[in-house]
Amino acid sequence: MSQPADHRPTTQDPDAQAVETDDLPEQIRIRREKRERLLAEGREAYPVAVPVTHAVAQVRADHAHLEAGEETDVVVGVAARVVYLRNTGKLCFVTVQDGEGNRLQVMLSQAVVGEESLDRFKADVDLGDHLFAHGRVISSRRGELSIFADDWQIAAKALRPLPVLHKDLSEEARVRQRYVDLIVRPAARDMVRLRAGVMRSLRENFHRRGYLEVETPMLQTQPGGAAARPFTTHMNAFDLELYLRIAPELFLKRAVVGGVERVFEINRSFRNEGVDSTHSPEFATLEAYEAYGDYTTMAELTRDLVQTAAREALGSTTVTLADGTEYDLGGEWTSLSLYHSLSEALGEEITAQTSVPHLMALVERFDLQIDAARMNHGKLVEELWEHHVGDTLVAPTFVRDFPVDTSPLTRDHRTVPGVVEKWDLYIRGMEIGTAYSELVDPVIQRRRFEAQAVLAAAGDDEAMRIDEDFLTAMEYAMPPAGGMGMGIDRLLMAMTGLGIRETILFPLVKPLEPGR
RNA sequence: GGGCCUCUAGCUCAAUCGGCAGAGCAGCGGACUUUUAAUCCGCGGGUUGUGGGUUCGAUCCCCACGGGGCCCA
Repeated sequence: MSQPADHRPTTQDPDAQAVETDDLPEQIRIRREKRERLLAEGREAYPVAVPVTHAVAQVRADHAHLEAGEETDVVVGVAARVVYLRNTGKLCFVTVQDGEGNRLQVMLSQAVVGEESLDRFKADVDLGDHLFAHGRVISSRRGELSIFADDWQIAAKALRPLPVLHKDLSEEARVRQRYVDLIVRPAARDMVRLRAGVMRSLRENFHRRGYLEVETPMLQTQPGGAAARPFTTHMNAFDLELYLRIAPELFLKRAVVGGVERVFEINRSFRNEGVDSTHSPEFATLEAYEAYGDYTTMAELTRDLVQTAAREALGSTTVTLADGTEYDLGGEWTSLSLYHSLSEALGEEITAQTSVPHLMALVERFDLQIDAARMNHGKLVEELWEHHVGDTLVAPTFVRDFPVDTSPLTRDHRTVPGVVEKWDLYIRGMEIGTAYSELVDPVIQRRRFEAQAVLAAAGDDEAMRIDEDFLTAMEYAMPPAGGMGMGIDRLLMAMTGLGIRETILFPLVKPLEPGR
């Protein structure tokens, strides 16, 4: 890939000899030769501009009423990608498609463009090329809306053949070559637009509520705000080890301390952990903090954000999955207590006071595994809960009131001892989001961090670390606040039933070894 | 981390018991002025993921490695 920029529109392409053609597949070799021929004949394979007058969708919208065989005197210039070619001799039919998947037919008749032009068309234009066509808008005898071309030009020559349009790409090819996936698979195009629609809806909703959007550091000297393993990197200028953030929480709270009382951020975080159909190493999250709110305030906010996004981006709060199953994101959402629902599922009372040995026995009875370094009351309870209750929650459900020792940034429950004011939102058995009545007492916060440090010393590599600057900020007094975090990719999964890699335009994929 | 499945032409997939590696679309050449994945005739296109092993002979059996998927924890 070392060809210099090509700005020689005529005669021989001097790079022609430099291009290695021996090992190339036949179809790529032939297309490269077509490009060379175009240039040699004084035409352009990649013109800087073509005189487009109308979008495909606009032509369709303006002429939806045409009857079969009806012709107009409306002359348009349109450019789009060739997806089908049909050649009946002295008349060619071309189906072109724009980026949204809108299609339009172009007809090229020898009687109009002449024999030489039509021969050139047949020789030069391939599936996948971008084609510019100029001519009148008509309807074919079979009623297909068409441009009856009086002139045409290649707008960009494709050097690689398009995959078959009637079969989906393999799952691997989809993520490795999303650009191709987007050309051939409507569901891939839909996801890009759905994701953009959800992002826009969320931002507009926050703006209506008087929230400010901020961007907090992704490169951090100390990762915090979640229990997760970070990516590490190195900064040359300061010769400093840095971490990619695992959550924006501790910086957003600093912003609240400084008076940004309604604040949100939608951006990426990174976790150096396993990859599967619900976990990606980089993922988009939404976090929001509201001074003088609490976890109930955030529940109302979250429900409205999700339901409004579904209405605006999906068109409905009812989700229909590929297998036909349906569920509703609309209406009120159920709410249940973590300890009560676990007690019900196990048939015995579990509370924040249930002993670790007793919980251990239960975990072992159900053959669940927990790292020895991470065994405490909260982790055992959460493990049991996820196994017995979490997987079963299809409709949106707030799971309230978590153990204190797994929630070091959350305020104690105002009435229940040993429990904090935190909920997790579950949809389709998957954790979508979480919210707290935020812990704002800097003295308690320091003790919580110190308890985490003990876990870290015992080998828990997900334990939080003491963040002195954050504690200093808290000592200037953070107002009581509700805070919420939501996984955007997870939300899209819940809205479509697809895996996380389908919701991310360009998910990380392992590189292929050379030779494949 | 463990188990199972998978990798074959540009794309999507076949190949019986270990015996000359095929199809559709795409490509190339030809015919055709209303097609809709056009049709018809003809022709090319492969280091079967990589590296070993067994065998007279390996897409097929065995081992290792790599990519992808599913399940379990």
